[in-house]
Amino acid sequence: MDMSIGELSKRTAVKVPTIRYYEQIGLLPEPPRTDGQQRRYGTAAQERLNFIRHARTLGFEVDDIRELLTLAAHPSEPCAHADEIAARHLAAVEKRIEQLQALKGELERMLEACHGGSVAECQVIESLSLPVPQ
Amino acid sequence: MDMSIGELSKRTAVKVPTIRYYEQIGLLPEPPRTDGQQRRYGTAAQERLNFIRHARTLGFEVDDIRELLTLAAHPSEPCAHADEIAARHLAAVEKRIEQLQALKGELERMLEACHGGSVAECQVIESLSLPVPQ
DNA sequence: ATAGTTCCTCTAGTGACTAGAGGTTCAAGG
DNA sequence: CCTTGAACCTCTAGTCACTAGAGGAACTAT
Repeated sequence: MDMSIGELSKRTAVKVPTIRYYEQIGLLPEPPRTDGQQRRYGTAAQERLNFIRHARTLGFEVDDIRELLTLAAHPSEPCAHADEIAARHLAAVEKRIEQLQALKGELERMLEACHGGSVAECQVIESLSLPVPQ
Repeated sequence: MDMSIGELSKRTAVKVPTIRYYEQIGLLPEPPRTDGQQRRYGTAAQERLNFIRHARTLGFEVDDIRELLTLAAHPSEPCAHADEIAARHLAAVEKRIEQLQALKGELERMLEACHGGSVAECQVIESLSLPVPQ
């Protein structure tokens, strides 16, 4: 049950300094310590850190995660709020995908037009020299 | 021909502090000044800044841009290097799109399963509680 | 001449970590 | 019990690409 920070790091794939950082910003509670001031964690901390790590992987910001964790701690409340955070995030992700696809198209056009000539005819540099369409 | 930094900012849609920042990190050369130490820009600076802005919009990092600008300054060299920078960037963009699409799927599944119940049954929070698959 | 906008430099802050210095504690083997 | 070496501790500073704010000077229009 009692884990060192290194053990917790291995089990959650969150780096040791990042765990300490999460504690510092209040995402993780301060754990008990040994007599020599080393941190010791239980399974609750492991679960909480998994939650955080998963949410970060999905691109949720730390402030969102803070809110989601608060919600998770009140299981009888309605979940509309958690829903809304996720929906907001989904919209942001969809928008980002669109942007990236437009960008991908532009990069592909740039590369197609560029077949080992000299910089003078290089479409990559040519394209970038145009002002950004607003 | 002589523009103030504010005028340059309007024409390129790059904010004034950002222009000064680009100068500081060496992306833009130091422009001539008035007697009162205010910056004055010509069309060459405007074109260079358009290039930078366009490349940033496409997600190129400042170091890539620095390299592309150096390449652009040597028009008789072969453009294979510019090509390679763009190709590398395209690959990164494609990978990012894939990741985001997987994420989008996960968010949609989360939201589908969550119809205004209480937090106890909330799939959003439920899903996040699982460890991240490696 | 004056008013108001724009400009100047400088420092510090953002988010989410990451790196390093310099020192302490723990667990295992002898 | 003692030693060794890995893992731990705190603290500060750095990353990227800006952004914000303070306090003051210069420019432009009337």
